[in-house]
Amino acid sequence: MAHLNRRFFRREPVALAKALLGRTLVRVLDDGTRLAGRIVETEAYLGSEDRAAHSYGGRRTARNESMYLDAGHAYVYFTYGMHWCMNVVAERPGVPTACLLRAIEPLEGLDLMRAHRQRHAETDLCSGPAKLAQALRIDRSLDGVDLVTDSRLFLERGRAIAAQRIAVASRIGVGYAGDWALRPLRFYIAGNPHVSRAAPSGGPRI
DNA sequence: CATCAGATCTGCT
DNA sequence: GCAGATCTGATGG
Repeated sequence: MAHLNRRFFRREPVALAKALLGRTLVRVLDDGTRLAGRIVETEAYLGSEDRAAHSYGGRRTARNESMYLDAGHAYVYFTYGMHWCMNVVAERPGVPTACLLRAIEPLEGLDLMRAHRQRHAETDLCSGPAKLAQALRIDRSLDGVDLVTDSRLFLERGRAIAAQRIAVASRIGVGYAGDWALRPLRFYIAGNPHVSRAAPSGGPRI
């Protein structure tokens, strides 16, 4: 199966966040082992104006440098002193917008994911941004890689999710961002058991 | 089920 | 110093 190409990634972050759902995230380890999962949850980060984004106000630091790369590059950052999280850069060079991959549904290499995570339940392997990074062994060594051409980390076509099956909610863990915390910028496949968190309590249950 | 402390790196004050 | 795009195990109802 071929890598998704540059054209796929080169769109504004909300469109990309939705387009990423249903696609296959692939991680190939040094020994050739292939780990893969279907993207089921994403968040869009809108760049300089987005108070929740690492690039808010045009900030450019050693950590977020990858956000300024061309669409289709990986922005992998370290947070809370423990965890790695992976984003897919959107739009074009110099425009620091990206989509956080929040959850995937494990497809290939589950036993190794279980070993990496020290967890057994399938729904606890990749149901969170730091969980999926740990399961797929994604860390600083993959920050800034080009997902269009890299052989260790890339995306495959999978199958797009129809608009009516995409649930929309506010982003997780950005309460500090004022009005931006309430914006509908989290997207997930409705009813999917591998999503990191269900819809806000009171929401419809599938 | 809800809340909470602790793990302890990065960037800003 | 402190808060953060998180997760885990412990504690209480």
